[in-house]
Amino acid sequence: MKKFVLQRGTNRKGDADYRIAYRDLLNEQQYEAVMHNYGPALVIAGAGTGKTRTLIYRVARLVEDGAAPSSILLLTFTRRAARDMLDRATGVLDDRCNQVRGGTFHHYCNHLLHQYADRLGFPPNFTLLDQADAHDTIHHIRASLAQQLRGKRFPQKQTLAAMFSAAVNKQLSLYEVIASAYPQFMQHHETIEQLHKKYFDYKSKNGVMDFDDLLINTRRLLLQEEDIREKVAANSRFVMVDEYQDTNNLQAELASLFSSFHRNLMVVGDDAQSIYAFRGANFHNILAFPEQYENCRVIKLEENYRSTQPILDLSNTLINKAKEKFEKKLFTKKTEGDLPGLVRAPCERDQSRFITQLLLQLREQGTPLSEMAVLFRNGRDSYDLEWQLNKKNIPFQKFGGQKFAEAAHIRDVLAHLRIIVNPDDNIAWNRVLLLLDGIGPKTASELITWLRLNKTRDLSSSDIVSRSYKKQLDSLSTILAGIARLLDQPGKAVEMVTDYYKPLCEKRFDDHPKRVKDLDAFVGLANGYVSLDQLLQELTLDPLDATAVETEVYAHEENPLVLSTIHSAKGLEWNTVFIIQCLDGVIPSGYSVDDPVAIDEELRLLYVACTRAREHLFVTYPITRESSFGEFFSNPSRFLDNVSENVLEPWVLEEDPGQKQLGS
DNA sequence: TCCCTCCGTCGGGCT
DNA sequence: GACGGAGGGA
Repeated sequence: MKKFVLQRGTNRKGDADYRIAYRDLLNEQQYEAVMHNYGPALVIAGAGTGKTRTLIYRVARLVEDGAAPSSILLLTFTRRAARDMLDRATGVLDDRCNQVRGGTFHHYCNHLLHQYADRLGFPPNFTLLDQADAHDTIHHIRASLAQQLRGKRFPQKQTLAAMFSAAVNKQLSLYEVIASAYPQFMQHHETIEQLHKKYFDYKSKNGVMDFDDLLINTRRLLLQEEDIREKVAANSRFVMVDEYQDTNNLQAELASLFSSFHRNLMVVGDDAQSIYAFRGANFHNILAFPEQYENCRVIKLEENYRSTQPILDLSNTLINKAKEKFEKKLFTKKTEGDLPGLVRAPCERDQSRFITQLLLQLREQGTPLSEMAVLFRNGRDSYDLEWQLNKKNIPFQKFGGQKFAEAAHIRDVLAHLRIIVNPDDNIAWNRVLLLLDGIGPKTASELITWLRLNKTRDLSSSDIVSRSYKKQLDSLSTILAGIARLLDQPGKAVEMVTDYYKPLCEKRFDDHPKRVKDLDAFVGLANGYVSLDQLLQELTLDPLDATAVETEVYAHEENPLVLSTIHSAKGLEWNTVFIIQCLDGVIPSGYSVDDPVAIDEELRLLYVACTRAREHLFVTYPITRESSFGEFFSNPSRFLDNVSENVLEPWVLEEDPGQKQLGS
């Protein structure tokens, strides 16, 4: 095979020749990883061991050694992570680092597919279905089988979508997925497979792809079109994959294809932090990496620079409870520190009150709000706290849970934009038409058929004109024609749609004042994109967190507190961390209690949460919960059983006359 | 044909 | 709390 060398020769520079003093800034293992040049490498990096730092400095070092920034591909778990890393690399070196290509697998695949879609028989303007779009599409197809299904218990659209996705991401046949994870639907497996086929056909016929298609279609493209594979892979001299423990087999295969020309693939991750098995990740993959890649160099980072020893003691204690053992024991030089606290509250309301009080107290003592985070298992676990924070006027930003583009009113607006970019998007048409008075599923479907036959998007000339809704169709057509002229001015296009949509929104929702505010925020946000097409793609691949939008628009003078699902908190850290709703049935989730493998994943999730904290960590739970039946007693997470008081110190909440106060 | 309401069932984490 | 199916009135 042809050998490639760095422009300045095979021997890298001496330490003194670099602008950055790598030797002084990094420990020995980090330095080894940063200086690694060719061939496969695996960096096992425990929580807080400077993994991100290592990646940033490796990017900078490669650039310093003359590698073209655009020949470096950095695959991360979120867009945010890629941006942060490249910004920091720019900070330590210079602007060249900003030209490094970075993003998620989905992002990079989307980019490639838009270039070569024709080779797979897709239009270059194919649109992306986010999860909810995929659900709508499946629902639509499911309805066409309604006759056959009458009176039978058949999986819902989300369940069907989950099955299809599992088949792709775990690389199993649909039959295997149903048999192993959904045995209750085995009687329907033929119908489900039939539906899956229809879904597949719908997507190729209408020029749309869902998230999973981005991955499989890219693999298909690269395997089947040799010239493209060679071109794409030759473009990526250095490929790095962050959070490798959470990539699934399909993504691992893609990483291998992307690096198939130069074979310089470095993957970084921590098997103890694998929390995406539900998306097909398997932490054994990271451990098997050296077997798959001959002459793989393995580097281990074990010194933790983030947390105090007491926080690591708790984290180590927890991860040791895993059925499957991890050969990891984090250590730190920060031996001093408070014990993590275990706070038992009489009810959820009191839990929220406690957190609010303690936050305010810590802020008073000098910890900024943005250096504190509240973490939880499910998006809804923070509702009570959010309510309390609003009452006390404490600014916060929530990650995870509902996204901006998932709200019904935003989806309505997006549907109008989607039909402009891709007029074949029937699901978007359907949504747009159903908003009109007097139009239901039946009429909408007739109108869409008519549009298809006449190859137009102008409904004003439709022959179904005598009906009472003719006037509405005319104004819809006017709006659509207007947007079509604003392809490069997404702000204006969105404004045009929202002006048209506001009256519909007011009729449709009781809580329209809040929603109209969102619509205005959307206009401002859309201004930041160069085209409608780009706006739609970015919003799908990198959905904005609902409260992030508010914060951006009404920028507070104070940086907000962070509320986050544990999944979304991955890779981040704060001075003070609260883990709330630490209850059995929440973490571990009630769905996983029968499966030891799933329980282990829940345990790793708690481990990830604990290791986010630098100095203060509080684990809290209420002893009663409310449900639709009334109040009932709840138990703390089983993971907290038998954890010594020398590791996790119990706190008692005491009621003072008048106000609740913290006891000790 | 559409639109509203009632009721039983199910429910998650993310790109 | 959201969805899906069923039943009624407009």
